[in-house]
Formats: sequence, C-alpha cells, structure tokens
Amino acid sequence: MGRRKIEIKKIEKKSSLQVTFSKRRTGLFRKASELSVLCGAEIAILVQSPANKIYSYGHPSVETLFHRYQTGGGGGAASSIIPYREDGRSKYDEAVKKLEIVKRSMKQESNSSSNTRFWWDEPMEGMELYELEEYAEAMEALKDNVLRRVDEMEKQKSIAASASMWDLDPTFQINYQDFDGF
Amino acid sequence: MGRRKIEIKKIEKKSSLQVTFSKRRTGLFRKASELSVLCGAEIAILVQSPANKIYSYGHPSVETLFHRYQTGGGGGAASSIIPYREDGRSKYDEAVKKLEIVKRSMKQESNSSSNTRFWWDEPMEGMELYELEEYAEAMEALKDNVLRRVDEMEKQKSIAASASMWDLDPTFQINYQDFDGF
DNA sequence: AACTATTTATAAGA
DNA sequence: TTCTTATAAATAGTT
Repeated sequence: MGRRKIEIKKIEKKSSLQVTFSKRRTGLFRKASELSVLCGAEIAILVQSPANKIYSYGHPSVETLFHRYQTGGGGGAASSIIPYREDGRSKYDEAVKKLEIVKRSMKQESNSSSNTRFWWDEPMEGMELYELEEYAEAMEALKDNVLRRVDEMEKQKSIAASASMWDLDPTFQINYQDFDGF
Repeated sequence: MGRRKIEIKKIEKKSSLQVTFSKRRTGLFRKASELSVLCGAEIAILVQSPANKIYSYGHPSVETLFHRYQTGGGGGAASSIIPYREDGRSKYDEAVKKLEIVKRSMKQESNSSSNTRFWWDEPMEGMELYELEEYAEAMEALKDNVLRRVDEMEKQKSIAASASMWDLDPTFQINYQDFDGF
C-alpha cells in the first residue's frame, strides 16, 4: 500500500511496527469518523497498542455504545434479545445521566466521611481471589437483570417516538482520547 | 474516493447511504483486522447502523477490551487509575474465563429449575423505575470495587512476567458478528 | 515528520 | 445486491 505491497502478517522490526501502528491507528479513526458523518452511524473503537496503551474513539461515547451492545445483543438469556428502542436516544441518555448523578453522589458520600461504610463496600475486606471473582460475576448478572428491567420499563413508558435518533442534530463532538497516563 | 471526490457530510439519498454504509463498514473492519495482525494490536469496534443494527468486531472480544478500557482508563475513582498489567494477558484471560464459567453455571442453574430463585433475582419484582436505576448504579459501583480488588490481587500475585502478551501466538480467531436478529 | 511511488479503497455505474 | 472501473485516498519505504 505504498512503495511496496506488504503481506498482512506480524511486523517483526520494532521500529517499523511502531510507525505502522501509529499511521494505521490514525487511519482507522479517520475512517470511523467519515463513516459516522457520512451515514450518521454511531461508532466506538478501542485499540490496545503494542505498548499496552488503550486508544479510544467514540461517538457519542464508548460507554453508550457498549451498553447498547450488551443490552441489545449480548447480555441476558440467549432467547430474550432486546432491541435498542427506535425512539430511545433521548430517554436512554436521560437514564444514563441520572445514573451518573446517583453514582457521583454515592461516591462523594462514601469518600467524605471515612467512618461511614456502605453496604456495597462491606464485602471488600479479606476476600480471596476466587470469592471476589465469583462475586464480581454475581454483580454483573444482577446488574444485567436490573438494566434489562429498566429497559423494559422505559419501553413501556415511551409510547410513540417523538423523533428518530437519526433526525437529531449531529453535533459531532468526536470523543478522541489517548490514555498516556500510565 | 472513486469516480468522484465526495465531501464528508451526511449522505441524504437513502439508497446511496445504505450502499456506502455497507462498503465502508466492511472497509473499517478490514482495516482493523490488518492493524491487529500487523501490529499485534487488540481491537474492538461497535457500529450502530442507520437502521439501528449493531455490528461488532472484536479481537480478542469486545467485552475483554471494554473491561480493560474501564478498569485501565475510565472506571473507578478519578485518582486511582489502574494500569493494565504488562505481563497480564494470560492471567487476565484466565480470570475472564473463570468468570464466564461461573456465569454460565449460574445461568444454567437459575434457568433449569424455575422454582429456584437466587438472591440476585429477588429485587426485580415490583420495583419502580427510580429505585431500579438507583439499584443498577449501586450494582455498578460495587462491581467496580470488586473488579478493582481483583486487579490489585492479580497484580500482587504476578511477580515476574513469564512472557509479554505480545510474544504469545497470535491465534487470530477474529470475532466478527452481526446482530441481524432484530 | 515529510515525501512519493504504489497499492488500496471506494463512488459511480452496470 | 454484487461486479466493474476510474479515480481518490492510504500508506510502505525513503529522506
């Protein structure tokens, strides 16, 4: 794709690998941005570099798309695949914002007074790795259940679509961040 | 980029949009695959189409990368950013596999006998939306805590790196799936 | 970081 | 849709 055709196999020379990674990562994110603008598609990309940095691209955000991916296609029982609500963006975003507000207030409370302990902090002391892993999994299952229930309730509440998410103003605040901090 | 140069702005003609979306999505995933092979990078992509289908590309998996993204760069308290362990892949993957086994067994149990109820299913009945949202958030906070603790324990346990994750055999089982089911 | 010779990607057309 | 093809874009190797 340039001076010579190359085989698609792992580049061994470390310096070339670094250069190619940088060029192609940029190219990939540019392509994503173009697809997003041209077609109104919403896209999230995570790339973990050879140096273990994680680069992300997300419009509207990595989290939003991942949540849709999980609730829409991956999470829950295999039979109950829940479609992403056609009218859902604004309602979804409202819910996400509310969750974030609750989360922040919870964290502030739990940080401010060190003697106050909340029930979700309790099990952290003295657990063995295996227990913790099991626990994390139970949490995830429970959260999936809760989110599914939220989805169902939202769906019932939103009767007619006020506007398709694709008619909204595409304010392309491209969320383009590197994690260089470690 | 072909017969004519085009501006990067939303395509209005619906048929062209559909064709362009399909071609460029394919192109994007191909580029991701090439970057992955050439540089040993690990990549996840989610694309939500104009028709609200979610297309995903992930190597090793969307979930794995998203988890790293959250624990490594986004999740948890703002100050305690946990780096992805340099030696971590095999340990990390082991943990993920274990979690998945636990999850599957939990799901199987809870599905097989309909009269058996687990504690994490209990709170689902009769909760109002606001309660559910609060609950979901508590779950997420707890899961974050648990995962952070797991990370810390893993880090302590893995002393010297046996092999860099980038030296491992790149068995490129590209996980390339469409959700056409809705 | 820039530069180009080439290879790829793709817009339009069939 | 899928294929063809003229042209734009991406990029490998070089400076």
